[in-house]
Parts: sequence; structure tokens; C-alpha cells
Amino acid sequence: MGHGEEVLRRCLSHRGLKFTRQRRLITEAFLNAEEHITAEGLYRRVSGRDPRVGLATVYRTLALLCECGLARRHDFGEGQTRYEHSYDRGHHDHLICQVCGKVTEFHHPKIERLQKEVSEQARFTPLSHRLEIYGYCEGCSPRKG
Amino acid sequence: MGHGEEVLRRCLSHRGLKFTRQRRLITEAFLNAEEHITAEGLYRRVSGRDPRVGLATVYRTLALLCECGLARRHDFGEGQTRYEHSYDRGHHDHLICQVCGKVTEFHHPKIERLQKEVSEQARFTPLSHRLEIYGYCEGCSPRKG
DNA sequence: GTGGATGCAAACGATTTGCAAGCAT
DNA sequence: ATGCTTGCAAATCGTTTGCATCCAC
Repeated sequence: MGHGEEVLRRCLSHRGLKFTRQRRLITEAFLNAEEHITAEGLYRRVSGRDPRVGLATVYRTLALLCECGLARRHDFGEGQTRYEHSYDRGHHDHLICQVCGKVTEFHHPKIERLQKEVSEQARFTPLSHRLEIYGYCEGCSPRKG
Repeated sequence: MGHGEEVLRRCLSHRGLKFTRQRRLITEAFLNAEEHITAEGLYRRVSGRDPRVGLATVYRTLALLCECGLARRHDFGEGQTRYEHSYDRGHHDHLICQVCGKVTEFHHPKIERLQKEVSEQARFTPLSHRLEIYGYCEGCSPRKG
């Protein structure tokens, strides 16, 4: 069992919740899946291994993973939520290609620092943030070639 | 008639579309409403003046306002889209209070510049971006008082 | 007059929930 | 045993769409 599942197990037992077969399957599939997976996509992956797992359980488990700090929700404007791994990963932001949908991550400490400055000026206590840059990735740029 | 409506009228006629009573009512209500209004909220406002306007038309008109550059969609994670005025307004970002839901705007040129830098490094062509900082506004801060 | 616009209700798609049965503790 | 979990189907909720009628041009 991977370390991520161990985290979930602890988080569950701490709250008097159970570590079931479905939760293990879904968590394992999630941790091994591509970043930024969809609930549907994860459901399809899990169904491949065990067709008895329901979509509702995938949603319920993803909610738990978020609460335990193993997943993070993202809305990239596609009409459905994407979930990304957040265990043992530093904070990062996203470049989103409007043509092919590719999502690239980046991290920029200076931007983070300036965000704190802005918050202070507004007497605002920042807890988290979300920075998304939309445009064309290298391959989809119209001025390519 | 305000300047914003004039913009819509031009944008419509340019595409062979019509400037109807409903579109005028909805646009006027939108431009006079609070920033960051919901389709439902705008519908309620418009219904007050003319109960014959349908919610579907509000949605359809908001889509037009977005296409004409008079409105901008935002998802603040409430489960419904909010629309903000974007005519004659510079770009800005948002501080969102997780307790009371208050949205404060800010603008920080240095952050914008750094975003361009990051994009260049990734060979990404930025078209727009979205920066949201979530936390506690002054009044809702737990360390208040 | 004509093609776009409207209202209504039905359709939609992602997500959530009620419930009886199942299973981890 | 106990009560949290599950699958299923039905419900929800914001948003979109089909269609007959209406109206700006």
C-alpha cells in the first residue's frame, strides 16, 4: 500500500470512518492516474478493475480525499470538476491551453509574495489562491511555424 | 440610454441581430446591478420591472453581453456562475471571503508582468488569466478584535 | 414579410441524495 | 451487533434547448 493510502486510512480512522475496499480501489486509481482527472474518468478507470463500484462512491470518495488533503478540486471551465493530487506536492498554478486543453503547471515564488502584499494592503487574510493563465500552448500557437 | 447599451446595440446590428425590449431591459438592469451578479439574481431584478421576461432570455442575453465585451463570467466556487461588468473597466483580480462571500477587487501590474514572464518561459501565449485569493475579509477574520 | 427572438416547458449533464442491503469495526 | 458505506435510481440544480408564437427590422 502506498503512502497516500496510509494518509487516507489515518484520516478516516481519526474520524471514525471506515477504510473499505472501494475507498482503497478508488484512492489507488486516483494516485496512479494522470494529474487533473475527472470524476467520470476516475470512475471509468476503477470500473475497469471492479465493475461493481458506483459513480456515486467515486464522488463521495473524492470528497473525502479533498478533506484529507490528498486531492484538490479545480474548475478549468470545461463544465466538470477536475481533481489533482495534492499530497506531498508544493503549491503550483496552471497554464491552460484553450485549443487542446493541455494543462501545464508552474510555480513562481515572487508572484506568491506579491499576493501576500496585496492581501495585507486590503486587510485580507489569504488562505489559498488560484491562478490560471489561459491562452495557447506552444503546439497550438497560431503564430507557430 | 446609457453608453453600455449603445455598445450592445452596435454589436448586435453588426451581426444582424435585433435590439429587443427584453435585451434592453436586461442590459440596463445588469449595468445598474451590483458587480458579480448571478443569472438568477438578474432575472429577479428584471422580473420586478417586467414579469413577462423569461429566465432563458436572461441567460441568452448574458451570453451576448459576454460576447460583446460588456460582461465577464466568473466561477467563485459557489456552484453558479457570476457575471461582472467588463465595459470600460481595466483588468482586475479578486479577493474572496470564504465566510461572508464578499468579493473585493484589486489590480497589481507587477503580478501581471510576472505572469507574462512565466508564460514566455513556458513558450505559452497568454490571452487572459484569472487570479483569485481565498481567505477571510477584515470583518470575518478570526483574529479580529 | 421574414428571420431572428421569446416564453414556456422539457431536456440536459454534472453532482448529490434517499434508501434498503452490505460490510468493516 | 452497530452504524458507517454502498449501489442504484431518483432527485437536484444551474443552464440549455425545442418549438410555436411574436416582433424588430
